[in-house]
Amino acid sequence: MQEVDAEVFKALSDANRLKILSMLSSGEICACRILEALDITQPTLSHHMKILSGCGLVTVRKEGQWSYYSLDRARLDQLKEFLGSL
Amino acid sequence: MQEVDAEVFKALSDANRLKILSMLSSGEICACRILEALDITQPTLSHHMKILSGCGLVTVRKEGQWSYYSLDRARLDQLKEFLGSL
DNA sequence: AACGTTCATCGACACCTATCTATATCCAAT
DNA sequence: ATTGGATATAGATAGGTGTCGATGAACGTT
Repeated sequence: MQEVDAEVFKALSDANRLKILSMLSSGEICACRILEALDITQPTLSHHMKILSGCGLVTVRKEGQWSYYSLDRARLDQLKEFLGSL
Repeated sequence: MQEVDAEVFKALSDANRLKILSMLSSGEICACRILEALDITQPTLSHHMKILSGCGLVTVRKEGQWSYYSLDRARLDQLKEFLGSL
């Protein structure tokens, strides 16, 4: 229960990942666009996206050689609900 | 900006600290009560409380030899606002 | 088939974290 | 003053995390 929420909060506990989520809040974005904006290397971005999608905060859509990421609003609502319960 | 939020989310990214916050949601509690409920040692609890108060999520009220902790709702609202902006 | 681009994985490294035991500090009561 | 209980601090340790460079895999174009 709290372990699950803790995992999602851990995903949110990095400034770069928060920036990524902030970008995704405007809608679906290609990974390459995120990479341009973030001053990290491509493997590091890949690592962050794995964490974000691993806890269900974002979803991936593969199209050819590109990966398009988008927010999972339902997962976000779960978090808001948890905070609201405090 | 995102660095500040990241720090608070990091504070939330531990199951024991989430349990503590959950207990505090019912109102002010003495540290010794939290200790009874958590299956960790007293120094570890002290460590967690330092993190939670360090990022402004909880406040302390010292009374004699006891420490009473309570939630800072304003800080929580800040977080909800951030999640809402996504 | 060969090349270039996008993304993922591997291995390494410095740093951080949760936890413990041991000890110190502070306060109240004897 | 001394004892006892509550909390904080110090030091140690095992495991986790963000980052990188190097490399691999998949895809489209020439």
